[in-house]
Amino acid sequence: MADKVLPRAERRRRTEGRILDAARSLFADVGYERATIRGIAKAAGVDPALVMQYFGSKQELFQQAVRVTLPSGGDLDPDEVVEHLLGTLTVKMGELPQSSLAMMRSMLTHPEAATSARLVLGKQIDRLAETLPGDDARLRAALMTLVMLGVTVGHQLLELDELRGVPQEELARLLRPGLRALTGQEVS
Amino acid sequence: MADKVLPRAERRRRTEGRILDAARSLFADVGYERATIRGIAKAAGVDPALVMQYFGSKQELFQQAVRVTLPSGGDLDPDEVVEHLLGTLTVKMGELPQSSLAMMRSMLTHPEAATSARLVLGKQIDRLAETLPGDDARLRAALMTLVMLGVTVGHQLLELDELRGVPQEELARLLRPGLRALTGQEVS
DNA sequence: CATTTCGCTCAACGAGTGTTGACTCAACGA
DNA sequence: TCGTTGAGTCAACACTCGTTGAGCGAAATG
Repeated sequence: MADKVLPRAERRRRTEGRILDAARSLFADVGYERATIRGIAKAAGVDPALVMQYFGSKQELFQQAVRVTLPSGGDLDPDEVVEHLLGTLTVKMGELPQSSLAMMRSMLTHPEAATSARLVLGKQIDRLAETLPGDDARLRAALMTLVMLGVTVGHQLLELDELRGVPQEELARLLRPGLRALTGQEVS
Repeated sequence: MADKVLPRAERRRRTEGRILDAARSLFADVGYERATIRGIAKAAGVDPALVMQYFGSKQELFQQAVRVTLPSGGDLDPDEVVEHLLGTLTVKMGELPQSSLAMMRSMLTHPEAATSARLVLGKQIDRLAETLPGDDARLRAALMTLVMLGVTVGHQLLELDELRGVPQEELARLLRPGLRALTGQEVS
């Protein structure tokens, strides 16, 4: 088979990556509590002790697994910001950020995940609020963020039948008016 | 003290109620996995074994604790339905349905809570869809439900700073246009 | 009063968890 | 070639969890 004799550094990098991938996958599927070190190790084809040796504790493994780098998304006007938000629905559907799913899956039951979620959502809200007019911009930005959160939770985590297989454009079309209303601009 | 000598039936009813209250409170606060039988028993001032004896298993205790009776809410027109939805924000803020919070807290990580949540949300969606026009009424009803879910999660469970202490009327005012847009009626 | 019922506690079991230390053996550097 | 490093394994510890069965003592019943 393709079991080349890899140099030590490379070998370590790869197994560490396999463990992180397995961790993300399990954390995203069943949440922090139900995802066991043993399960993650088995999914990565590795001994449970190795996971501890590499990451120190389940807690730190989780932190590394959900470490998220939210894109910068420069200065936009409110309408562009809405489109940017709606665009994330596509990304989320593409399964790309499994680390985000892992964080969201655990944010209601795992304190550290909750802290992490508040931080990420807070940054998102900050970014939105910057571009919105009015003195309640932060509140409206928070509501926009929570609207997207609710739809994502229902779609990706609860997997409601009503949203199964609905194309992203249709979701965007239906949600756009509500989000625009929250931008607080005059209707043109 | 007020330790009257109560008849056996009454005594049983009360301790069973205390256990259920403690269970709801703990399930709502920390979710299914982190809420332990021992913890619930201690909060109810009772031996852990008694909890098992009364409810059979942790699973059944959870089911009884989150058994929810969603109000009927007769036939309304779309605008009234939106107001009814927005009105639930007040109820939720009043801490009334701790059983709902318990269910929501665990719905992402506990399979049975997820099933229960899908059922409750499904019924909510059905009720909404009945009053909405158009052939994608169910999809729009689902989105309305998820908007409310997102706001409630952010407000009650994640306790985002941005929503702390915001009066219900303001939330309703900001969310109303978006929900009305999802009713699919012509703008009057 | 005698007997049964039953609310309730006590002590323990067995399974699963995160975590640890000693160990194996192949890759590395001199 | 030889000693050292480090990736990876094995077996076990300490703990917590849900769950159980035996038992106590007061209320119910006759």
